[in-house]
Amino acid sequence: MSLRRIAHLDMDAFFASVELLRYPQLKGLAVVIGGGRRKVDEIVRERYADLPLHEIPVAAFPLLKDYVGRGVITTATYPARQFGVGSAMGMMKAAKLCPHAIVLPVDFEEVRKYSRLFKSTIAEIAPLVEDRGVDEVYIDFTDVPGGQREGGRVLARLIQRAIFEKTGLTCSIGVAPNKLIAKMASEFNKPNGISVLYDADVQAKIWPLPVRKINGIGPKAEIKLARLHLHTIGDIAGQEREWLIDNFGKSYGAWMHDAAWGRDDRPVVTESEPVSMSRETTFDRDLHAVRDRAELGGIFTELCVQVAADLRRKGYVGKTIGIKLRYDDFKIATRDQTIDHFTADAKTIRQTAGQCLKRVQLDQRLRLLGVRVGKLVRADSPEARPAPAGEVTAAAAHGVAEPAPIEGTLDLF
DNA sequence: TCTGGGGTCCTAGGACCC
DNA sequence: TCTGGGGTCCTAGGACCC
Repeated sequence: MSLRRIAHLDMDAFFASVELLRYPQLKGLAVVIGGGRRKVDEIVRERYADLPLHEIPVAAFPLLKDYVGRGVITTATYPARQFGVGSAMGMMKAAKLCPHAIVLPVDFEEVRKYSRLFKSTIAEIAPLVEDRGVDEVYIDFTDVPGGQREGGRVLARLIQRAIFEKTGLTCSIGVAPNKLIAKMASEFNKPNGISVLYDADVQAKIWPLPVRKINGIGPKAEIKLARLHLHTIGDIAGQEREWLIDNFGKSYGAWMHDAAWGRDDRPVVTESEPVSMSRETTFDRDLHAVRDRAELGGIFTELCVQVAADLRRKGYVGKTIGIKLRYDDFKIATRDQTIDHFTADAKTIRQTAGQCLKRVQLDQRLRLLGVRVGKLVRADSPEARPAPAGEVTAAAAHGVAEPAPIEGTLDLF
């Protein structure tokens, strides 16, 4: 009988490591990836057009202290992390902590290229791979030949080596009885490490960890747990299930109890269909609906065109169209409307999203605007056929009044 | 000079159907 | 006249993840 063995594989400082392949002269230095859309390094590359990329002098690269604009860090190299700089940190805050770090923009094309490459390398060795974003996957080792040897360590080592040979990139792997523990285990030996855990290790290796290490406990839950004097995973495990349910709700409370005890039977899912696609953008400066009407209108249309192009390229149509606003105080408003047929048409999206815009307050400065299309189906599926003429709208079919514009809004578009 | 962009899932109320 | 329960869809917001 085979033991369930699930691996979580996490590429080490992925976005930064991909850049270091191009600029190996930056190895060992504090480098952060992130920030604005300006291709900072293109300027550098132009200036040294006569040199191969790996010979561009280190001193030529832009520094974090000279960075202007909005944005967050996507990835920091390990030397940069020593200064306290990390993912999702604002660029300005990072510049204070580590002013002399080199800053490079994200090159999504390059990142996606290496993402495909490392994932296909894994799939050749172990076919059951679940995508968890560009730089992470779960792998079911259970029935892979050799997947049980040393609890999965042998196979993990094989995969690590194959990825390094194909890409020059390192990763960290945790192998455990389930996804939940594997995810935590992959952090134990970073970078380029392997960690193998069994059910019996939960008490010694998992319980001492802070609650936040559980994938699914975020900042809000952490605060609430702290107020209840629960700080470690073991603290949660020590509570009665019913008590957790009373405090966190039937579903979340029960899940939390299971998670703290290392129980998780979610399968590794190799295929999934997208639920929604969206495009959003944070402006260089906060915009006002009246004063910046033209600029806002242009951005809005562009977002609709981009979402429509994404849908077509990937072969999907959707019927719920929505907008997202972030105000200058970071408050978020969303509105959406379900139409009577599936679409990937930019004009339809733009028109429906425009209706949504009429239903939000626009007297406050905006920081971000987004457009989303949900309720997706494949463009070639039977449901995707256009609705016959004269078909009632979904809203009308359900007797819901078409949402009316509210007082005090501007008919912007 | 805080705080990007692309997602998923859950909750909760109202409307409506059977 | 009074009174149901289960189920689905729509919408808005929020937590969380990479």
